[in-house]
Amino acid sequence: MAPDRNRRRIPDATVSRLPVYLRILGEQHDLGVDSISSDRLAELGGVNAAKVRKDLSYLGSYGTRGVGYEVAYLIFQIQRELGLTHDWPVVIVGAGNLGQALSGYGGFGARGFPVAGLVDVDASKVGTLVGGVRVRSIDELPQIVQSKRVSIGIVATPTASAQDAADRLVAAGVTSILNFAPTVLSVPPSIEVRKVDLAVELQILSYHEQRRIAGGAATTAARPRAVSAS
Amino acid sequence: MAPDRNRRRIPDATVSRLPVYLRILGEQHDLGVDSISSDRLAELGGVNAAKVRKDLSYLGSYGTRGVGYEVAYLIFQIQRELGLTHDWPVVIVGAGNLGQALSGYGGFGARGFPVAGLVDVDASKVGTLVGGVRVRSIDELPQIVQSKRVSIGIVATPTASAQDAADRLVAAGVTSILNFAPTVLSVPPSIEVRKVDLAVELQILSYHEQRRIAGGAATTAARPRAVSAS
DNA sequence: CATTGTGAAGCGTTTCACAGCC
DNA sequence: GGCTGTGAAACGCTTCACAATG
Repeated sequence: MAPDRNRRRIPDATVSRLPVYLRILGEQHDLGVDSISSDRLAELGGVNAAKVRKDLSYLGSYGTRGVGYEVAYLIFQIQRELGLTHDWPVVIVGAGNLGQALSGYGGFGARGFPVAGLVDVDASKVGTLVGGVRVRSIDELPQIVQSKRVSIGIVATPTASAQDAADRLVAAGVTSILNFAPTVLSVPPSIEVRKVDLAVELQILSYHEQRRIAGGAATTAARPRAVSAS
Repeated sequence: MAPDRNRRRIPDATVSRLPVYLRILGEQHDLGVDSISSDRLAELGGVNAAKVRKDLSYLGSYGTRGVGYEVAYLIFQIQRELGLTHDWPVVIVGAGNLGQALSGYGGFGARGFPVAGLVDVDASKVGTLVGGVRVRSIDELPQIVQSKRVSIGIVATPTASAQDAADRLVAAGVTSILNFAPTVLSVPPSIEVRKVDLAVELQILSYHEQRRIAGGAATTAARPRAVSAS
């Protein structure tokens, strides 16, 4: 029944780059630039021009041959494709260091993801103010999700409580989760999960550093210090 | 001159999963499990068994057919491959909210990435104590990197200062950077950069939520609230 | 005989190269 | 002439399917 517009499927790899293009286009827009080539956008985005053109072609043919892309129009089209033409209120589970930092970070709501709620299991935290947001009981999750129409949940709990937090978010009706806990969440397949994992990132860098040393002449680098078994 | 061991090239996709396997193996080890099949590891890691086996095969043939993998031995092999048999001291640039949170987070050093230094451009912050770490001037960067043999730098500055931070890190001798600022860093090709970008993650989730709505019958989800042009 | 290790097929992403168009 | 849009080739990653084997 729905009109058939917007039925293109955009590759995941492209979706993950659109936010980067969008940010760059915003900056260029603020600088007064109103037209940009794939070459320039590629340079600013740290990718190559063919990729930029392919990526943008999935949105439609919004460029002008011989000229480039109109910045403001392209911004609008990317926003539309990413669903950024309206706000997506988020709920944060876990009012520890991270949850507090996230709540306090204003540029969050400003960018279309207002904090609709911050909840915690710990009764002693409930009621306290954190970055202008009052901590509420985790039992209020369903009510917050329903009344504020939240579809994105953020897991900012310790590892041990992360699965429980995810279960509660899903039960409350959330359909996307951003997980900061270093653990694999088990959720129904219809739920979209993304992970931010500091330790994984550092270990990937460690791999490359290690490789650098093993590969050629020694550079200025760390020396063995401790061998831990777990 | 170097012995030719360790010359396999491991696919990036595999490298990014090894830390996940490692964490799971550690947990299983602590639970007293000493042998694990690719099926079980896949289940815990949220991937499929063929992928686990392929991934592990890049390390060598460390499994036993008909049995599985010895947990402790596999832990050791992954650690070795990722370069986690010794510490990698890191230096953090930017003593704002994020830099403070990172410095304070103990599980950081405990996991093989001790904070060798926390620096900031802001003279008024220099000398203050943050999470047990004293903030030092950014001018001391070269000295910290040299004396503590730091090869990994963390950019935790505001967006506007991120490129400068990266330039200083590279000049000081750092060869890997973990960037928390929402901007594309320009660095020499030999430098390994990884990015943690909250806004990008949320926008990817937004895309999927938007798609959910556009694709079928309306579910419980956010309604249009504001259309911003930049 | 359960489970690994791995060629080979399948699939998604990137890059090339150039036709199409302003 | 310059830049976009895009088939087609190249590449890398995932999955299959089964031979190898403790």
